[in-house]
Amino acid sequence: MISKLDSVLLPPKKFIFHYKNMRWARGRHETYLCFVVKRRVGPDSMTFDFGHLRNRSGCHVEMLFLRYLGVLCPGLFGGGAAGEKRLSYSITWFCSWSPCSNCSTRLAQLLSQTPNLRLRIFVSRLYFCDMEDSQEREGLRMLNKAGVNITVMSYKDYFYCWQTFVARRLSRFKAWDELNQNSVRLTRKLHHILQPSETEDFRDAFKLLGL
DNA sequence: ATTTTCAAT
Repeated sequence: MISKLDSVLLPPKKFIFHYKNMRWARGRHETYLCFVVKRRVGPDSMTFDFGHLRNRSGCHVEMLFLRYLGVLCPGLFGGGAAGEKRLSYSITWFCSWSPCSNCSTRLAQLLSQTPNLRLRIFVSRLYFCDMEDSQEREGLRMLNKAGVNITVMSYKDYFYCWQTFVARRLSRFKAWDELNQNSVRLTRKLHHILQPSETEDFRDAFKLLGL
């Protein structure tokens, strides 16, 4: 089964290299996605599967994940029989880069058509989000509006990933220099991206005031 | 001060 094949644990060095949230992440020409799938039954949810994926040439890792969605979440789209009740799932994933605009669009579309699926995304770094008017920023806003909780990874998230997805043996997660500063900086940046309307409001207010 | 980015060679 695909999900089992790919649930092999990540080598520690690979995890650190790709998830390091440094300002200039030179040479990270790959993206990793660590995921946990939970089945929701009433108020309870149970871990159903977990693992990680890496992008393949020509296929961003998010789209690769969508290919496996049906396998990872049996019954998500119903069992085939008409009127059969669809099962509910919650997916949390931790991505080394935030999604590009195309992936965000596709994900938002899927989620709007699949109300029995919840998605929570943690990202280590923001992908092409420097320009105020970048498509990637717009994509993140779309995802947010589609109900996806997007969060910049902090120490506790790296710690959790290390415990869950990494072949760590007995070694404890060791934070790199400036992990916290970078996380705080990126969190602020993400907040700014997701709340542009406030800036617009300010602009309108300034305009009204003749400033 | 400046540096990167799900590559392209």
